Amino acid sequence: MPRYQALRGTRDILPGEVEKWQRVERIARALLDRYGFREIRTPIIEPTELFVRSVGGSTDIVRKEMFTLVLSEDSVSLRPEGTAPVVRAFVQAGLDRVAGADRLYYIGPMFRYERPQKGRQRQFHQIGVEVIGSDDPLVDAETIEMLLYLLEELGVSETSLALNSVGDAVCRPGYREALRAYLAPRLALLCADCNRRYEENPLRVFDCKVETCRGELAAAPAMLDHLCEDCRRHFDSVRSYLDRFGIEYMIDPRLVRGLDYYVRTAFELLSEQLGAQNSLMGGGRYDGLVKEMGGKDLPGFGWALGLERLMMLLPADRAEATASADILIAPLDAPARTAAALAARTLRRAGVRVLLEAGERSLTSHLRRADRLGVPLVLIIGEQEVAAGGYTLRDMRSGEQRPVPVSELTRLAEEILREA
RNA sequence: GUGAGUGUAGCUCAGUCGGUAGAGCUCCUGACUGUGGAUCAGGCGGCCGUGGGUUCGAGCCCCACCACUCACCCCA
Repeated sequence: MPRYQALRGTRDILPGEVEKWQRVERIARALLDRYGFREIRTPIIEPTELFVRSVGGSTDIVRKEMFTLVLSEDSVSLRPEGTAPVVRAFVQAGLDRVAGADRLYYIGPMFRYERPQKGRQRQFHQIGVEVIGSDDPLVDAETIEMLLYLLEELGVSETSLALNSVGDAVCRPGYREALRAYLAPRLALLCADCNRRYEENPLRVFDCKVETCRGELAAAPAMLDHLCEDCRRHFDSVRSYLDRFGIEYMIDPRLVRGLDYYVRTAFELLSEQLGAQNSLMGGGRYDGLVKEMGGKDLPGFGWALGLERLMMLLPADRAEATASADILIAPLDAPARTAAALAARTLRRAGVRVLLEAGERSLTSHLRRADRLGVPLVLIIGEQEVAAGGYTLRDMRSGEQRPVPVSELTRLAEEILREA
């Protein structure tokens, strides 16, 4: 075992895998751009209070999953999610007065102190989007449509969309009491966790996986039956748009997201292939959060996609053995090195990807390396070439060789770039 | 925090009845001193997770700890 290793729940993304991440990010950025989203980068560390106020003091995330650091007076935490920091930045910079800054996206690491398992790490990555300033149900639908389009572009299938409305400040309190009233006489039959939930956050009982609890909850009142008029209309409208987009979804009256700021629309994308953590991403509406963060009373909508989980769903790496270079330069002895370095410099400045071999190597060894690395061309420089004032170019695919005078390096570069 | 499983070479794994370690793959080198792939040969690479115990002797048996994996809670 190495003396040092990555901390529990963190890991390195090594060459060979990182290309996969780059591809996902490239596709995502291009697609988000098409929908008018602009990137925002916020610190990964924020005042602890920010998350307590937004995510909610009684949520698991805040209660036991934050990496919190107390330095003298200040308590700061690594961000466990991305929405609160973005809203904070939005308010701080007054982005509501900046044209085109109401649709934002971020890509980056999040941190939660949990026991790692399949699909769960302490440092994980998310792509998230936020639309701030509109409560139009079309925003909900359009943003969900964008998400599904993104997954389509990435080649992810076999996911299912779960949709719910969790009400708002008008109707949820009433529903909460109705649920409590239903649960109260049944507490003795429910598990210890559900008893705790009854006290802290009754809606969470729907997360319980204990059979007896599920049985008791079968006839429990549903939020959907307690929506106020505005929430009902909003939800119906979102559904109507999704239907028109031809998007399939299932209504899950038990869907409750793990953050307190959600109102009205809440949704998740599930996959069977993720192990016990079957949620690929989650999102919803958060009208009221901007005001809570000290800004104007602006509504908001957003989602966040777990990148590690996404990677698990990506089609098998078609081991695209992308050659690491267009040409390998092979000096055969010490005197040839300078000529080799100069050739490398010229080609690189012309835009060619060049591997310049250092150290003593036989020609056999150079060619073997080019072959192993999948580099299609080798520029040989030995005694003969130095004497002739040029190079020998070998095409590894055909085995053909031809002399290349120093003066024709630039033309060679053009030739290589044309092929690539 | 709780439970179960697993720790031997960079990777995947053998290792018999307890006798101080092996294979395949990868990497490097060589096979008429300037020509790759196939083949062959060789080389690099191990505190057998760590520390104790039993034993003449421990990769193997016992104990503790650590790490990893999966699961619970909950979530991305």
